[in-house]
Parts: sequence; structure tokens; C-alpha cells
Amino acid sequence: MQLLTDRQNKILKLIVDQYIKLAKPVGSNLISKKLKCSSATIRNEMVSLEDAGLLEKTHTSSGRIPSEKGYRYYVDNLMEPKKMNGEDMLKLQIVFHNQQLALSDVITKSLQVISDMTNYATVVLGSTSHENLLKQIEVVPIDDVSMIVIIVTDKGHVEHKNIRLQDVELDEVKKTVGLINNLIAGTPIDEISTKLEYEIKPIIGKYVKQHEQLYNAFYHVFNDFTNQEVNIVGRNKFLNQPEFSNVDKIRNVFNKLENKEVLHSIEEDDDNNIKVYIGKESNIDEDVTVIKTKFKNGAEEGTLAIIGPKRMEYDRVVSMLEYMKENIER
Amino acid sequence: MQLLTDRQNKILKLIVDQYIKLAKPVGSNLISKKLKCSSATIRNEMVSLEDAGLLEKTHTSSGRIPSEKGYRYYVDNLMEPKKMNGEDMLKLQIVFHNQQLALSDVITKSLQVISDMTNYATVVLGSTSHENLLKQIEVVPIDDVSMIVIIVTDKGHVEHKNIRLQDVELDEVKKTVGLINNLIAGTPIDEISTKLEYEIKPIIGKYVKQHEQLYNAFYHVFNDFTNQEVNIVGRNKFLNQPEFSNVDKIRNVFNKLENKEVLHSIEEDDDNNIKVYIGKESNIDEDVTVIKTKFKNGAEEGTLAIIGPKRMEYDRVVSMLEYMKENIER
DNA sequence: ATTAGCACTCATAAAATATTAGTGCCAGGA
DNA sequence: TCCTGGCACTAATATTTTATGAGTGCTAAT
Repeated sequence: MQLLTDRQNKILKLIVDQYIKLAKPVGSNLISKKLKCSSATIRNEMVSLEDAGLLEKTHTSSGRIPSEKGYRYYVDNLMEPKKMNGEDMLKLQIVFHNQQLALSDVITKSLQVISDMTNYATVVLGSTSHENLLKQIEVVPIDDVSMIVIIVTDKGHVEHKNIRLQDVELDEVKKTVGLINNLIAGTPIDEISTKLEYEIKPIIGKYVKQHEQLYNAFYHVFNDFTNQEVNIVGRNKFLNQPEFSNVDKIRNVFNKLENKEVLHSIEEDDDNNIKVYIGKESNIDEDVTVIKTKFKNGAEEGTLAIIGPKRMEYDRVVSMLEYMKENIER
Repeated sequence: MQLLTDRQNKILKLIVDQYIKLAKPVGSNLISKKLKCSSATIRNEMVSLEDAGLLEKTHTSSGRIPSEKGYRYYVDNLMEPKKMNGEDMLKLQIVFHNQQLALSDVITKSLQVISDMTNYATVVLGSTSHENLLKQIEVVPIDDVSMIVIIVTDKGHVEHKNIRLQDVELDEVKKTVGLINNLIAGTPIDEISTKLEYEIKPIIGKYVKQHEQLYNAFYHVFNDFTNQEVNIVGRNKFLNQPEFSNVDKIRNVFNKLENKEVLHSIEEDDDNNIKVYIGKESNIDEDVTVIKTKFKNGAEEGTLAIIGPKRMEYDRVVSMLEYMKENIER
């Protein structure tokens, strides 16, 4: 990337900021008022910026809007990681300083707050099932035939399943649970199905009546374990953004957000810092930007993301995410 | 309601059916082709039906569309509870005959199928917190300071919360849990907070160290218990319906669907049969219809609902819901 | 009672016109 | 060489005009 002149940087920044604010192509006149030179000069510079691939026009005589590359340049070079404004900070502080709340609730609540403040959607992704180790399973009988199996992982992820077992005595179930807790606690969740087969199946065959049925039931319970906790807040905020005023666009975005694989792809890279995926990079929609970071606090770890229009308040969102991460990690 | 002539009934039914199919106002010509009389005759009858408040026009010279009252008349008097078509039936059978699945999973899966087949959203509402009795609580320690509290109700509803307790010994926690399980199991969830105060607080004061902290923690756990399990499937289906092609409409519907109170109102009446709430009656949007029924199978009970445009395939949906209810209840 | 016929209405689409915010480029001045 | 005022030009947007057509209500004849 060829370096731009000082003035070009200033112009680009002004255009991006302005476009983010109003969602309308930015003309040379407006910029010339903010910089002390004529609109013709600005127009000349705009041509250079367009040649560099940083700006685009919506039609031959329109003002300019930032290209994807333009946003990228803005994020990497121009944007000043603006301090969080006092009001935003205060609202988050209230959540963070609530000692009653467990970490996961603090995260959910604060993302709710952020979503309301910014009008963007927010996401928490928990750790994946191969990072979660089985801590303990519990069984609670409900009636003659059904019972609840509860799985707790070392990261505090809990999942439960209602199972039906005909003609199986509760004692036998408890024996099986005891064996699982003793023999395979500590195993990554996604390896449990196989471990059950090779380490539990042979043993319960000896000690436990109805072992077939029991084995099958537990096999399914672990096999169905959701491999990742996903929590989206404020999906509907997209409906307030002008670039998503048409239903086809909305449908695309909402379908992508329901698709676990898409969300999964957000946390793929291992970078620990804040990362920005602009437009097509988001894998969601060319008009969507995702800003994410990983967090880790003791056992709990995962990914936070803010998802909004490409025309997003990058500086504000980045500083909020930084603030979140800091607060979560201590 | 004044009775209509045979022919008027036929005409009204044809208009509603046609409008449901194509979402376009229905003209006299089309109807005259299906009945053996002239379009002028049909027009005269249409005037009567409009006078009776059963039909409406979108403008002075447009065809007719059913009014809310018209839909109501159709549902109550005209609609023939159409047998389910073979294909629909087959797809649902596959889910119902899967012996592996617990009832709650069968319900979720089949509603998913129905949503895909019909392009409408579906909802399951569990029983409310005053109908759920505490069955058992369990505690799983995660690390020095945090642990998971799991609440299981007699209806098989499970909820968990991550709590933090500084300087509290695990034994003390277990003692408290034991007391709760012995003394207040069987209490409706929404009465537990008060019972904790009057029956547990005085006792743990004697037996348990750090009783203040423990009491507070458990108090919050029960207080935060979600008072109802709500599961919406296929919310996005609304985006495929022509009457929801504008974002304001979508925003309204989606916001209402996120609002627990609105969904709660669906299950208010105690009628055990299938009920149809048309348009404004739905409390969601004048273009939305909700069709619901209660179900009960042993301990598990709740409400099923299908939510779609007012221009809904009433006969098909009613027969599907009937079928669901039957299959769930045995 | 039914219906053919006809004037009338209004939504929808296409074409014509005006307005305006913006552009690119040129030629003259610092 | 860089900057700027001036000007012709472009295309989106809005407004008006005109045409088309699917539908109606009403009347008079069957």
C-alpha cells in the first residue's frame, strides 16, 4: 500500500467518518468546508483516492463512499481509538460492579447493554466441545421412565437431556453414572462417545443389568452435546440500519446468523487482540462488519463479537470491546 | 351473526381460499367461473357479504379480500378440517416414531419440521413457574470460588446458574443443598424465594457457617429462575411472506416475538382445544394469526402455537396441530 | 332473480420534465 | 507546480402526464 499524503489521510478520514454518520455519499463541498481549501482541490484528491481503490462512487456524478479497502485503511491507519464516552462507561460499570453476578451473566448483561447503546448485534461464543472437559454428570429421575441427565464441563458449561428408559432400575443408572464420573471425567466432550465405547461398555457389561439400553442412552446424550454455546443479542438491531431496509438483505443476514458454521468461523483465528472483519471478510454479508476479540478469565474463555453494518462506528466499538475484555479478564 | 345463503357461503369460502393462495384481491370474474352464474350475480352477492362485514375492498374498484370477521366466519363455519396430506404426515411420523428421543425433543423437532413445511413460525411454551415444583437441586463445584447450581423441576425443566462464593467451604454448601432438598422439594418454583426466607434461613443460621452468603446466593438463583420456557422456531419464515415485505412490519412482529408478555398471553385461556386468534386478536400484528393448543403428557405440559400471516392456510395448520397434539398425548 | 352492457374508478406502469447535488476538466493566478 | 473559480455534464430523485387494465356499481332487459 502506497503511503498517502497528510492531506489525503485527512480527507479519507473525514469522508469515512461522515459516511458512517449519515450513510449518504460525501461530496467535495462538505469536505472543503472542514479543510481550508477549495472543493476543486478536494475533488482532485478524491480522484487520487479513488485511483488508489480507497473510495468509490455510487454513480458517475455522485459523492464518494469508502470502499472495503478504504474502510480497512481507515481502521488500520486513521482511526483514533477514541476513549469511551462517560455515559457508555457508566452503564457498563453498573453491570461489571455487580458482585452478585457470575461472570457469564456479567458478559451477557453487558453485551445486552452494548447492543442497546450502539444498535448493533452482539455475540458471545463459548469454548468449543473439544476444549471442554467433562467435569461431572448427574442424573435426576423424574418419573418411572424418564430422567434428566445433566452434563457439567470444567468450564462451567451445562447441558441437560431428558431420556426415557423402560424397565431400568434406578440403582443401575446410578452405578453407570458413578462409573462414568470415576473413569472418564476429565475427557474432552467430543471424545467421550468413543471413550464410552472402549472403556465403559466392556465394564458395565459385567456390573450392570440392562447395560445395552443404558449404554445407548448415554452414548446419545454425549453425542448430542451442543459443540458450542452461542448467544446472540440484539439481532433485531439490524432492522434499524438503513442499509438493511430491504427484506432480501435482512433474510440473508438473519439466515447467516442462524447458521452455526458462519458464527464458528468468527473465532477461527488465534489472534488474541481485537480483530476487524470488514464487509465480505465477515462471511455474513458484504454490508456487514464483525469486530471480535477472545477473552479468558480462569476457566472461562470464549469470543466476544459485535456485528453491525459495514458503516459501523469502528472507533467506538473497538474501545468498547477493549473495555469489555479488560474488565472480564480481571 | 345472521346466517348466509348457501351460495353466499360458497362464494365467501372461494374468496378466502383464493386470497390465502395468492394474496391478491379476488374479483367477481374468477368466482363466476368456478360457480355457474355470471360475474354480475357474484358482484351483487359480494355487496351483501361486504354489508355483512365479511369482505373488504382495498380501494373503490378493487376485488375483495376477507375482513377479520370474514376470516373468523371462515374458520368457524366454512373451513373443512382437511385431512393432512400424505407427505406432511410422513415427515412428522419419522420424528414421532424415533424412540430414542425424549418428548421435549420430539416436540422441538416436529415443530421444526412443521415450520419448514408451512413457512410459518412455531412456538412451544412450557409450563409456568408456579406450575413447576422443585424436584431437586444439585451443585457442581468448578473451581475454588465458583460452582454451578442446577435446579430440576418435577416437569423436567432444568435451569442452572453459575455462582461465586468467596471463602465458603464445599461441605457447608452441600449441607445447605441437602436442607433445601429435604425441606422444600415439592414447592412451586415461584414460591421458593419466600420459603427460603422463612424455612431455610433460620435453620442454616444454626448449622452452617457463612450462612449469610449462602442464603443470598440461593435466594438469587431461585429468584432468577426463568418463569417460562419459550422456544420459537422459524421466526425468519415471516421474511418469506409477502405481507411482511416491509421492514417496519417485520420490526414490529420480531419485537413482539421477543417480548415474553406477548407470548405469555397466547396461553392465557384454559381452553383445551385448538384456538385461533386472527389478526388483532393475536396481540402481535393485525396481519398475524396465531393458532394454538395446549398439550399434556404425564408430567410434561405446555402450549403449542403456530404463528403466521393472517392469510394462513387455516385448514392445513389446524389439522397439523391436531395431529401433533394427538401424537404427543399418547 | 339473473345477466349483459357500460360508464367509471383507481392502482400500476411507463414516459416526459424539472430539479439538484454532485462530478470532471480547463484555464488563469499564486 | 499547485490551487481554485468556472462551467458543461451526469444521474439520482421527485413531479407530472399519459396510458392500460382489472375491477367495480348500476341499469335495463331477460
